[in-house]
Amino acid sequence: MGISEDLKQSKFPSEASKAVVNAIYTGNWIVQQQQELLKPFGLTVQQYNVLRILRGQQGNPMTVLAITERMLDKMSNASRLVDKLVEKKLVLRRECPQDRRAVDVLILPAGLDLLTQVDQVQNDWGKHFDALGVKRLEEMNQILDEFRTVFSHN
Amino acid sequence: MGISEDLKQSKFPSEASKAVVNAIYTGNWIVQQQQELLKPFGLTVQQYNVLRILRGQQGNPMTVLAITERMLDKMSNASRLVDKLVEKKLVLRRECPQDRRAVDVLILPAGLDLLTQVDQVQNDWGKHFDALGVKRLEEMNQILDEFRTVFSHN
DNA sequence: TTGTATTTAATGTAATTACATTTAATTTTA
DNA sequence: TAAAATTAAATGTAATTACATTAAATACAA
Repeated sequence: MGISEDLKQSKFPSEASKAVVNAIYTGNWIVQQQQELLKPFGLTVQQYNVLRILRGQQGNPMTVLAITERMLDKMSNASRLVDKLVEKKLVLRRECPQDRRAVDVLILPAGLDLLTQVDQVQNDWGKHFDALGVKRLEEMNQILDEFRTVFSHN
Repeated sequence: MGISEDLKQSKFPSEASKAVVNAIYTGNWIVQQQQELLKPFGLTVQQYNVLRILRGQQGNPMTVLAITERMLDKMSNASRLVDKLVEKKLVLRRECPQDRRAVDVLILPAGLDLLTQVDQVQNDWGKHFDALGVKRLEEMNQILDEFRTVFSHN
Protein backbone atom coordinates (compact mmCIF):
# COMPACT_ATOMS: atom_id res chain seq x y z
CA MET A 1 0.00 0.00 0.00
CA GLY A 2 2.97 2.31 -0.52
CA ILE A 3 3.52 4.79 -3.30
CA SER A 4 4.78 2.06 -5.64
CA GLU A 5 1.49 0.21 -5.48
CA ASP A 6 -0.59 3.39 -5.67
CA LEU A 7 1.11 4.46 -8.86
CA LYS A 8 1.84 0.96 -10.13
CA GLN A 9 5.44 1.95 -10.60
CA SER A 10 7.77 -0.78 -9.43
CA LYS A 11 10.99 1.13 -9.24
CA PHE A 12 12.25 4.68 -9.02
CA PRO A 13 15.64 5.94 -10.20
CA SER A 14 16.49 6.96 -6.66
CA GLU A 15 15.05 7.25 -3.19
CA ALA A 16 15.02 11.03 -3.65
CA SER A 17 12.95 10.91 -6.82
CA LYS A 18 10.58 8.55 -5.06
CA ALA A 19 10.25 11.04 -2.22
CA VAL A 20 9.53 13.84 -4.68
CA VAL A 21 6.77 11.85 -6.32
CA ASN A 22 5.47 10.71 -2.94
CA ALA A 23 5.24 14.26 -1.61
CA ILE A 24 3.35 15.50 -4.67
CA TYR A 25 1.07 12.48 -4.64
CA THR A 26 0.32 12.81 -0.92
CA GLY A 27 -0.39 16.53 -1.26
CA ASN A 28 -2.76 15.91 -4.16
CA TRP A 29 -4.39 13.06 -2.29
CA ILE A 30 -5.20 15.34 0.64
CA VAL A 31 -6.41 18.17 -1.59
CA GLN A 32 -8.75 15.79 -3.38
CA GLN A 33 -10.22 14.64 -0.08
CA GLN A 34 -10.67 18.21 1.08
CA GLN A 35 -12.31 19.08 -2.22
CA GLU A 36 -14.94 16.45 -1.49
CA LEU A 37 -15.47 17.70 2.06
CA LEU A 38 -15.86 21.29 0.91
CA LYS A 39 -18.16 20.64 -2.02
CA PRO A 40 -21.37 20.74 0.09
CA PHE A 41 -20.31 24.13 1.43
CA GLY A 42 -19.72 25.61 -2.00
CA LEU A 43 -16.08 26.40 -1.26
CA THR A 44 -12.97 25.55 -3.20
CA VAL A 45 -9.89 24.46 -1.26
CA GLN A 46 -8.23 27.79 -2.01
CA GLN A 47 -11.22 29.80 -0.84
CA TYR A 48 -11.32 27.74 2.34
CA ASN A 49 -7.64 28.39 2.98
CA VAL A 50 -8.07 32.13 2.52
CA LEU A 51 -10.98 32.11 4.97
CA ARG A 52 -8.88 30.26 7.54
CA ILE A 53 -6.02 32.70 7.08
CA LEU A 54 -8.40 35.60 7.69
CA ARG A 55 -9.86 33.93 10.76
CA GLY A 56 -6.34 33.61 12.13
CA GLN A 57 -6.15 37.39 12.22
CA GLN A 58 -8.67 37.58 15.05
CA GLY A 59 -10.82 40.22 13.48
CA ASN A 60 -7.97 42.29 12.11
CA PRO A 61 -7.90 43.06 8.41
CA MET A 62 -5.20 41.77 6.06
CA THR A 63 -4.01 43.12 2.75
CA VAL A 64 -4.22 40.94 -0.34
CA LEU A 65 -0.44 40.73 -0.34
CA ALA A 66 -0.34 39.45 3.23
CA ILE A 67 -2.89 36.80 2.29
CA THR A 68 -0.77 35.72 -0.67
CA GLU A 69 2.26 35.20 1.55
CA ARG A 70 0.33 32.80 3.73
CA MET A 71 -1.36 30.81 0.99
CA LEU A 72 -0.42 27.19 0.43
CA ASP A 73 -0.48 27.64 -3.31
CA LYS A 74 1.26 30.92 -4.03
CA MET A 75 0.38 30.75 -7.69
CA SER A 76 -3.29 31.38 -7.45
CA ASN A 77 -4.64 34.85 -7.66
CA ALA A 78 -5.55 36.13 -4.20
CA SER A 79 -7.30 39.12 -5.74
CA ARG A 80 -9.79 36.93 -7.57
CA LEU A 81 -10.16 34.51 -4.68
CA VAL A 82 -11.16 37.44 -2.51
CA ASP A 83 -13.59 38.46 -5.26
CA LYS A 84 -15.37 35.14 -4.94
CA LEU A 85 -15.52 35.43 -1.16
CA VAL A 86 -16.91 38.95 -1.43
CA GLU A 87 -19.57 37.66 -3.86
CA LYS A 88 -20.53 35.03 -1.30
CA LYS A 89 -20.65 37.79 1.35
CA LEU A 90 -18.16 35.92 3.52
CA VAL A 91 -15.56 38.70 3.60
CA LEU A 92 -15.43 42.46 3.29
CA ARG A 93 -13.02 44.38 1.09
CA ARG A 94 -12.17 48.01 1.73
CA GLU A 95 -9.46 50.47 0.93
CA CYS A 96 -6.58 50.43 3.39
CA PRO A 97 -6.42 53.82 5.14
CA GLN A 98 -2.63 53.75 5.66
CA ASP A 99 -1.78 52.83 2.08
CA ARG A 100 -4.27 53.52 -0.64
CA ARG A 101 -2.62 51.04 -2.99
CA ALA A 102 -3.46 48.24 -0.61
CA VAL A 103 -6.81 46.66 0.09
CA ASP A 104 -7.90 45.44 3.50
CA VAL A 105 -9.81 42.21 3.66
CA LEU A 106 -11.84 41.23 6.68
CA ILE A 107 -13.77 38.09 7.47
CA LEU A 108 -17.48 38.62 8.16
CA PRO A 109 -19.61 36.80 10.76
CA ALA A 110 -21.12 34.76 7.91
CA GLY A 111 -17.61 33.63 7.00
CA LEU A 112 -16.82 32.67 10.57
CA ASP A 113 -20.11 30.78 10.81
CA LEU A 114 -19.38 28.86 7.65
CA LEU A 115 -15.90 27.97 8.92
CA THR A 116 -17.42 26.68 12.15
CA GLN A 117 -19.61 24.33 10.14
CA VAL A 118 -16.71 23.19 7.97
CA ASP A 119 -14.59 22.64 11.07
CA GLN A 120 -16.97 19.95 12.25
CA VAL A 121 -16.53 17.91 9.10
CA GLN A 122 -12.86 18.74 8.86
CA ASN A 123 -12.15 17.64 12.42
CA ASP A 124 -13.87 14.31 11.93
CA TRP A 125 -11.83 13.77 8.80
CA GLY A 126 -8.58 14.78 10.51
CA LYS A 127 -9.21 12.35 13.37
CA HIS A 128 -8.09 9.51 11.13
CA PHE A 129 -4.53 10.78 11.41
CA ASP A 130 -4.49 10.72 15.20
CA ALA A 131 -4.03 6.97 14.89
CA LEU A 132 -0.47 7.69 13.80
CA GLY A 133 0.33 9.23 17.17
CA VAL A 134 1.65 12.68 17.93
CA LYS A 135 5.25 11.53 17.88
CA ARG A 136 5.00 10.09 14.40
CA LEU A 137 3.21 13.21 13.15
CA GLU A 138 5.96 15.35 14.63
CA GLU A 139 8.50 13.23 12.77
CA MET A 140 6.54 13.77 9.57
CA ASN A 141 6.52 17.53 10.06
CA GLN A 142 10.20 17.50 10.89
CA ILE A 143 11.15 15.49 7.84
CA LEU A 144 9.05 17.55 5.44
CA ASP A 145 10.62 20.72 6.82
CA GLU A 146 14.07 19.18 6.34
CA PHE A 147 13.17 18.20 2.82
CA ARG A 148 12.41 21.78 1.84
CA THR A 149 15.21 23.26 3.88
CA VAL A 150 17.97 21.12 2.39
CA PHE A 151 17.43 23.15 -0.76
CA SER A 152 18.59 26.42 0.74
CA HIS A 153 21.71 24.76 2.14
CA ASN A 154 23.18 23.78 -1.21
CA MET B 1 12.62 27.51 8.69
CA GLY B 2 9.81 25.04 9.30
CA ILE B 3 6.26 25.21 8.04
CA SER B 4 5.29 27.69 10.76
CA GLU B 5 7.78 30.25 9.51
CA ASP B 6 7.00 29.56 5.86
CA LEU B 7 3.32 30.24 6.38
CA LYS B 8 3.78 32.73 9.22
CA GLN B 9 1.36 30.73 11.28
CA SER B 10 2.54 30.38 14.83
CA LYS B 11 0.32 27.57 15.99
CA PHE B 12 -1.83 24.80 14.62
CA PRO B 13 -4.84 23.20 16.31
CA SER B 14 -3.06 19.85 16.31
CA GLU B 15 0.02 18.10 15.05
CA ALA B 16 -2.19 16.27 12.55
CA SER B 17 -3.58 19.46 11.04
CA LYS B 18 -0.05 20.79 10.83
CA ALA B 19 1.00 17.64 8.98
CA VAL B 20 -1.91 18.04 6.56
CA VAL B 21 -0.92 21.61 5.78
CA ASN B 22 2.74 20.65 5.61
CA ALA B 23 2.08 17.86 3.11
CA ILE B 24 0.02 20.11 0.83
CA TYR B 25 2.54 22.91 1.11
CA THR B 26 5.50 20.65 0.37
CA GLY B 27 3.74 19.11 -2.63
CA ASN B 28 2.93 22.54 -4.03
CA TRP B 29 6.44 23.72 -3.32
CA ILE B 30 7.88 20.89 -5.43
CA VAL B 31 5.37 21.37 -8.23
CA GLN B 32 6.23 25.05 -8.43
CA GLN B 33 9.91 24.25 -8.72
CA GLN B 34 9.23 21.68 -11.42
CA GLN B 35 7.06 24.17 -13.25
CA GLU B 36 10.05 26.49 -13.47
CA LEU B 37 12.35 23.70 -14.65
CA LEU B 38 9.91 22.62 -17.35
CA LYS B 39 9.06 26.06 -18.68
CA PRO B 40 12.02 26.21 -21.11
CA PHE B 41 10.90 22.88 -22.56
CA GLY B 42 7.32 24.02 -23.14
CA LEU B 43 5.89 21.28 -20.94
CA THR B 44 3.47 21.48 -18.06
CA VAL B 45 4.07 19.29 -15.01
CA GLN B 46 1.16 17.09 -16.00
CA GLN B 47 2.37 16.66 -19.55
CA TYR B 48 5.82 15.78 -18.23
CA ASN B 49 4.36 13.16 -15.92
CA VAL B 50 2.39 11.56 -18.72
CA LEU B 51 5.53 11.41 -20.86
CA ARG B 52 7.44 9.72 -18.04
CA ILE B 53 4.65 7.23 -17.53
CA LEU B 54 4.76 6.36 -21.23
CA ARG B 55 8.53 6.01 -21.18
CA GLY B 56 8.14 3.56 -18.32
CA GLN B 57 6.29 1.25 -20.70
CA GLN B 58 9.45 0.55 -22.67
CA GLY B 59 7.94 1.15 -26.05
CA ASN B 60 4.64 -0.55 -25.30
CA PRO B 61 1.45 1.43 -25.79
CA MET B 62 -0.89 2.35 -22.95
CA THR B 63 -4.56 3.18 -22.99
CA VAL B 64 -5.75 6.55 -21.72
CA LEU B 65 -7.31 4.79 -18.75
CA ALA B 66 -4.05 3.12 -17.79
CA ILE B 67 -2.35 6.50 -17.94
CA THR B 68 -5.00 8.01 -15.67
CA GLU B 69 -4.40 5.34 -13.04
CA ARG B 70 -0.73 6.23 -12.87
CA MET B 71 -1.09 9.99 -12.84
CA LEU B 72 -0.18 11.93 -9.73
CA ASP B 73 -3.17 14.18 -10.11
CA LYS B 74 -6.09 11.96 -11.00
CA MET B 75 -8.36 14.92 -11.58
CA SER B 76 -6.86 16.19 -14.74
CA ASN B 77 -8.11 15.01 -18.05
CA ALA B 78 -5.72 12.47 -19.56
CA SER B 79 -7.57 12.64 -22.86
CA ARG B 80 -6.79 16.34 -23.29
CA LEU B 81 -3.27 15.99 -21.93
CA VAL B 82 -2.60 13.40 -24.61
CA ASP B 83 -4.11 15.84 -27.13
CA LYS B 84 -1.47 18.39 -26.25
CA LEU B 85 1.32 15.83 -26.52
CA VAL B 86 0.03 14.70 -29.91
CA GLU B 87 -0.02 18.34 -31.06
CA LYS B 88 3.61 18.62 -29.99
CA LYS B 89 4.34 15.39 -31.89
CA LEU B 90 5.78 13.78 -28.76
CA VAL B 91 3.33 10.87 -28.68
CA LEU B 92 1.22 8.86 -31.09
CA ARG B 93 -2.43 8.02 -30.59
CA ARG B 94 -4.09 5.11 -32.36
CA GLU B 95 -7.10 2.89 -32.00
CA CYS B 96 -6.50 -0.11 -29.78
CA PRO B 97 -6.90 -3.27 -31.87
CA GLN B 98 -8.14 -5.43 -28.98
CA ASP B 99 -10.79 -2.98 -27.81
CA ARG B 100 -12.05 -0.34 -30.16
CA ARG B 101 -13.36 1.79 -27.31
CA ALA B 102 -9.84 2.21 -26.04
CA VAL B 103 -7.04 4.30 -27.48
CA ASP B 104 -3.41 3.30 -27.44
CA VAL B 105 -0.88 5.98 -26.71
CA LEU B 106 2.78 5.54 -27.55
CA ILE B 107 5.75 7.77 -26.89
CA LEU B 108 7.65 8.84 -30.00
CA PRO B 109 11.43 9.23 -30.36
CA ALA B 110 10.95 13.01 -30.17
CA GLY B 111 9.25 12.50 -26.79
CA LEU B 112 12.07 10.31 -25.54
CA ASP B 113 14.62 12.86 -26.74
CA LEU B 114 12.85 15.67 -24.95
CA LEU B 115 12.71 13.61 -21.75
CA THR B 116 16.43 12.97 -21.99
CA GLN B 117 17.03 16.71 -22.08
CA VAL B 118 14.67 17.33 -19.18
CA ASP B 119 16.33 14.54 -17.19
CA GLN B 120 19.58 16.48 -17.18
CA VAL B 121 18.00 19.49 -15.52
CA GLN B 122 15.80 17.35 -13.32
CA ASN B 123 18.71 15.29 -12.04
CA ASP B 124 20.72 18.34 -11.11
CA TRP B 125 17.72 19.69 -9.25
CA GLY B 126 17.08 16.37 -7.48
CA LYS B 127 20.69 16.19 -6.30
CA HIS B 128 19.87 18.71 -3.60
CA PHE B 129 17.89 16.05 -1.79
CA ASP B 130 20.75 13.57 -1.69
CA ALA B 131 22.14 15.67 1.15
CA LEU B 132 19.41 14.21 3.34
CA GLY B 133 20.82 10.72 2.94
CA VAL B 134 19.10 7.62 1.65
CA LYS B 135 18.05 6.53 5.12
CA ARG B 136 16.25 9.77 5.83
CA LEU B 137 14.57 9.71 2.43
CA GLU B 138 13.41 6.17 3.08
CA GLU B 139 11.91 7.36 6.36
CA MET B 140 10.13 10.12 4.51
CA ASN B 141 8.66 7.68 2.01
CA GLN B 142 7.68 5.33 4.80
CA ILE B 143 5.95 8.02 6.81
CA LEU B 144 4.06 9.47 3.84
CA ASP B 145 2.85 5.98 2.95
CA GLU B 146 1.72 5.48 6.54
CA PHE B 147 -0.04 8.81 6.47
CA ARG B 148 -2.20 7.81 3.53
CA THR B 149 -2.66 4.24 4.68
CA VAL B 150 -3.92 5.08 8.14
CA PHE B 151 -7.04 6.28 6.38
CA SER B 152 -8.04 2.86 5.10
CA HIS B 153 -7.56 1.32 8.54
CA ASN B 154 -10.21 3.35 10.31
C1' DT C 1 10.13 69.33 -6.32
C1' DT C 2 9.98 66.36 -10.14
C1' DG C 3 10.85 62.51 -12.51
C1' DT C 4 11.84 57.48 -11.90
C1' DA C 5 11.36 53.25 -9.71
C1' DT C 6 8.84 50.32 -6.89
C1' DT C 7 4.91 48.43 -4.75
C1' DT C 8 0.02 46.81 -4.57
C1' DA C 9 -3.85 45.14 -6.61
C1' DA C 10 -6.74 44.45 -10.52
C1' DT C 11 -7.52 42.93 -15.13
C1' DG C 12 -7.10 40.65 -19.86
C1' DT C 13 -6.17 36.38 -21.94
C1' DA C 14 -5.11 31.83 -23.04
C1' DA C 15 -4.63 27.51 -21.11
C1' DT C 16 -6.02 24.20 -17.90
C1' DT C 17 -9.10 21.92 -14.73
C1' DA C 18 -13.54 20.31 -12.81
C1' DC C 19 -17.58 18.31 -13.71
C1' DA C 20 -21.29 16.54 -16.37
C1' DT C 21 -22.72 14.67 -20.56
C1' DT C 22 -22.22 12.22 -24.89
C1' DT C 23 -20.73 8.73 -28.10
C1' DA C 24 -19.25 4.43 -29.32
C1' DA C 25 -17.91 -0.19 -28.19
C1' DT C 26 -18.16 -4.07 -25.35
C1' DT C 27 -20.13 -6.99 -21.84
C1' DT C 28 -23.86 -8.83 -19.38
C1' DT C 29 -28.40 -10.49 -18.86
C1' DA C 30 -32.99 -11.76 -19.97
C1' DT D 1 -30.03 -12.83 -30.04
C1' DA D 2 -31.78 -8.33 -28.39
C1' DA D 3 -31.98 -5.11 -24.79
C1' DA D 4 -29.76 -3.17 -20.91
C1' DA D 5 -25.75 -2.07 -18.43
C1' DT D 6 -21.11 -0.99 -18.33
C1' DT D 7 -16.75 0.75 -19.97
C1' DA D 8 -13.43 3.93 -22.49
C1' DA D 9 -12.65 8.09 -24.34
C1' DA D 10 -14.00 12.49 -26.04
C1' DT D 11 -16.42 16.73 -25.66
C1' DG D 12 -19.08 20.94 -23.85
C1' DT D 13 -18.95 24.30 -20.35
C1' DA D 14 -18.05 27.06 -16.55
C1' DA D 15 -14.67 28.00 -13.29
C1' DT D 16 -10.03 28.45 -12.12
C1' DT D 17 -5.19 29.17 -12.89
C1' DA D 18 -1.01 30.97 -15.18
C1' DC D 19 1.11 34.65 -16.95
C1' DA D 20 1.66 39.20 -18.54
C1' DT D 21 0.14 43.76 -18.42
C1' DT D 22 -2.01 47.79 -16.53
C1' DA D 23 -3.30 51.35 -13.20
C1' DA D 24 -2.77 53.71 -9.18
C1' DA D 25 -0.28 54.99 -5.11
C1' DT D 26 3.91 55.45 -2.74
C1' DA D 27 8.93 55.68 -2.15
C1' DC D 28 13.16 57.20 -3.71
C1' DA D 29 16.71 59.94 -6.04
C1' DA D 30 18.43 63.65 -8.75
